[in-house]
Amino acid sequence: MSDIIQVLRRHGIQATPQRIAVAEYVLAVRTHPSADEVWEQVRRRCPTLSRATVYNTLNLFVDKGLLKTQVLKEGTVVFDPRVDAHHHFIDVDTGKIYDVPWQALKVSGAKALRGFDVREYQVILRGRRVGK
Amino acid sequence: MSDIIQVLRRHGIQATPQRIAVAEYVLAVRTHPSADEVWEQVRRRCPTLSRATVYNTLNLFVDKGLLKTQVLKEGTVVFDPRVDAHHHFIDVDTGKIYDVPWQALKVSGAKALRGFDVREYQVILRGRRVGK
DNA sequence: GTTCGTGCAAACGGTTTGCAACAAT
DNA sequence: ATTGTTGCAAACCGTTTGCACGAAC
Repeated sequence: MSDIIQVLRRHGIQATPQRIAVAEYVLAVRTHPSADEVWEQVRRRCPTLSRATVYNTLNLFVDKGLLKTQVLKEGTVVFDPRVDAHHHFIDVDTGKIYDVPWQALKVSGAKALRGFDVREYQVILRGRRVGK
Repeated sequence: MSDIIQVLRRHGIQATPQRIAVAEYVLAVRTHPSADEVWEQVRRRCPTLSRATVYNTLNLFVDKGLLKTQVLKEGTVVFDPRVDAHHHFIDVDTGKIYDVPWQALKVSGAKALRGFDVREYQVILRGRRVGK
């Protein structure tokens, strides 16, 4: 609980009840929620929470490096608590997004691209979840 | 000119002046325009063209396999006349999107991912254009 | 008492939709 | 006559913003 406060402070974010509630949710979740999904969920614990505060808070967290935004869905941005490099798999039926560990894939050729100074990259895979 | 009409027909699309104008633009362009950008450009030749028709037309083209949508920018979908597999490089300064040929990169490991039936994938690279 | 955070509502930008006029077949 | 296409305006949805209230230093 006060772990969260430490994390916020460490990122230069003043802790408030709303920010703590948002952080508790968004830092632990393994889905890749949109801002509205975060609002829907956190509101259940913190019913006074406004949409604007959620958007402001999430943007603040991104600015401070606590979260990253990912452009993986049409029409909305999703937030990802994993700020280190990794890939994403998108289920074409459900739209669900899954993390794929960085070491699971190897990309070669990026350094050899002429005219492009590649700073970062990720693989986006689409298909169907199978098995469990 | 009437090449375009043939292409449309071959994809099961009834040719109209508006659709021809949109197709002429969007099939030849090497940027990755949003619907509004298509409207801006095509309108100069065809000033009666409405926004709604552009959106309807582009969506029709996607349904019929003439174009693909790509989710590469926040807040908007872009249209890509190259419907075969390739990668994308995004300039972090300008936001410009560049095609990266499929053979320029090699991704290994996708088949070995357990629990994921990968149907397609692409690499999204970010960085800076250098040289020209 | 000034700074900062919150909540509301309005504004905004990209996209879709309902509908009436209008071709085309 | 029917079917399909266009254009306009309104609706929609995710997001941002202006502003007044309130809490914290």
